[in-house]
Amino acid sequence: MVSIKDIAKEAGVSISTVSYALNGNPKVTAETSSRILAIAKELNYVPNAAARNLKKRETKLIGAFLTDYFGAFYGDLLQGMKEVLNKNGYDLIVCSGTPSHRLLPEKMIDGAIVLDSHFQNEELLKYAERGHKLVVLDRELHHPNISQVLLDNKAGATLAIEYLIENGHRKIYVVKGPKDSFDANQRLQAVIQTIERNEPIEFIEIQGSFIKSSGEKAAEQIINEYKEPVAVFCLNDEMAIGIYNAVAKTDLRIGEHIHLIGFDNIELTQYTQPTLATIDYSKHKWGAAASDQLLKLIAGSKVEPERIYVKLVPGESVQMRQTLR
Amino acid sequence: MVSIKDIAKEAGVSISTVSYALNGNPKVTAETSSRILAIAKELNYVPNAAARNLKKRETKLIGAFLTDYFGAFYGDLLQGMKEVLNKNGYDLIVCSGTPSHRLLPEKMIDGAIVLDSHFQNEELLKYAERGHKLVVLDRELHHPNISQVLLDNKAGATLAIEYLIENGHRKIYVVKGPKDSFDANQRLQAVIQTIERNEPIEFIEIQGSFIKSSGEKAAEQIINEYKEPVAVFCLNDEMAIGIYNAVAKTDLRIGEHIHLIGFDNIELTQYTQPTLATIDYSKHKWGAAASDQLLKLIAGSKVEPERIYVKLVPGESVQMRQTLR
DNA sequence: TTGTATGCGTTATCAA
DNA sequence: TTGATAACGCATACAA
Repeated sequence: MVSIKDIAKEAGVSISTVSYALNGNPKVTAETSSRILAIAKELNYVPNAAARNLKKRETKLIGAFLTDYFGAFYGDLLQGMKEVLNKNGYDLIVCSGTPSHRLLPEKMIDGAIVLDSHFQNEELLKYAERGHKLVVLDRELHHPNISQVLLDNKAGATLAIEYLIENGHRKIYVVKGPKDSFDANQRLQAVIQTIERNEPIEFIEIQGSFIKSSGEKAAEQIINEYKEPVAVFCLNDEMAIGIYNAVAKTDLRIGEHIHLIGFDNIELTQYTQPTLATIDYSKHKWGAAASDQLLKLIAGSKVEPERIYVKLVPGESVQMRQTLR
Repeated sequence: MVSIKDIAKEAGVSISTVSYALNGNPKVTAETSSRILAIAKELNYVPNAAARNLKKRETKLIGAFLTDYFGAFYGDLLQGMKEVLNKNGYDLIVCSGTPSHRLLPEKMIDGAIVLDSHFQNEELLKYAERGHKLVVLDRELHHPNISQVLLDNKAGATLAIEYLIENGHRKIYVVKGPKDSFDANQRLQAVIQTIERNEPIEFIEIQGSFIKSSGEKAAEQIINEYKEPVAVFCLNDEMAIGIYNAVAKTDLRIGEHIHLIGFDNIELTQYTQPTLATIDYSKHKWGAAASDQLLKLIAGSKVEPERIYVKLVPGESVQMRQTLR
């Protein structure tokens, strides 16, 4: 592998002169510099990252830690992160799974954006305590080295429930998310509050886990108990898709017997029949904001936790309740 | 940041002893070793990757280079890669975009798996020439440091066309992929061969680009020219989804007037009405095979290029042609 | 303007 | 069994 030493030898100068020339330091003559640059190009010189990282104590790499690689969900989010990072001379690398956590303490990355429920709070706090910079998207964590960009879950859930109520629904199921999910808990809290403000409403909770199959399971219960048109709020779209699948096998119909709303506005919802009502937010902005916060944290500037706003996307899956039938 | 030097001082031994203990070298007493290990744990010691990488000339990191982060397509593929890599002590990092290419020549990763049409052949060959190990999934490239795991595109395209023909179709549109796409070209070649073997067939090519909107555009032409039931082979599923969208706005119906088959079996196809016929293959196996090849390449073993087999998934989108109507 | 020398944190060779 | 020391490739303070 060709190093600055080789270039120095070839150019008949010292390695420091080469280093200066390569880094555009004005101390070296334009003449010498261009000669060195020419030789570097000719020899296909590429600086060794390990050596540079060791010396400069930074890698210009940011890690995004995800629960898994599935879900079209991540496309916009990661794209948003990447654009902001690239614009600032950083590169994004996407990781998943516990083994990859090592990249942070080993200083292979300058900071991390976390959206991974498998990543424990204690572990994150430990890293923050050692000086690593973090932005979390799926929890609230208070530490000078941690910032967060959170969805406005409560606003979203409130919008969803109010939409159902406005459409005349008075019997509402909520299909919940994993018990340890911050987003799920926030959404549920807002649901309960909104329900209470609008009594009397018949309200039934069903445990779910944010995956499609748990939506199918919830649907079974709803179908079994079916007597009259009901409304269902799935705390994410994926479970709502599960409801579609299960209901399609019965005589009941979404938007007629079962009125359904989800959360996330994933791409898939555009293809369901009838279209799914859901809560939307800009995943691209979310990613961009996360990168922004992290960069500020690394630069040592003061950062204020940010919030990503949401809006209701009406859909054919929710219709006005026919009170007389 | 705590280094082996700090541990050495604390333990009253030399740094080399610490290094040996940390790396489980049996030259050091079990007693000293456990004392050192205890101190290391107490000080929260984590080895610095940059230093280790510099010395060992390897990072135990593999990069996957993708065109973008979109498409549920990648979930299984990356999962397959990761499983094999983790099992062998490597970590996977996922990258996208030109700036991230630097990771390879700068030796921040030990090898790369490429599925990115924006990555030029010349660039890849240049890296291979400098000794970097590569596995490509979207092209054929001959170099001792490059291996490939390719889809059996020709078999898939042949299956698709034969399926249409078996169902009585004699007028067939093909919506093509980007001109520089290896997969698209392979598929098209097989299409033409199969058509020729089954003359007479009316065969019309429409340029596409593997994205949904190009499918919509192709649909416009097909709809405009519509006189009698026709068959359409979209060289990937995403464009087929575009066809669904466009046709939904007309009086024509998929599976009746327009018989449609795609390629890739992406998750979305399970949700279309009627279900889309397509060509399936294991993305998980594809990723696993890619990792496998790369690891072998790094280990210096001989590798044989591999092929991922495909199969037909029948769907309601293709029905027997009603000859009399 | 260029060169010399040092150190970043490891690993590994050679002595002790 | 342990320690002193060189080396990995680069950046930079200081000397010339």
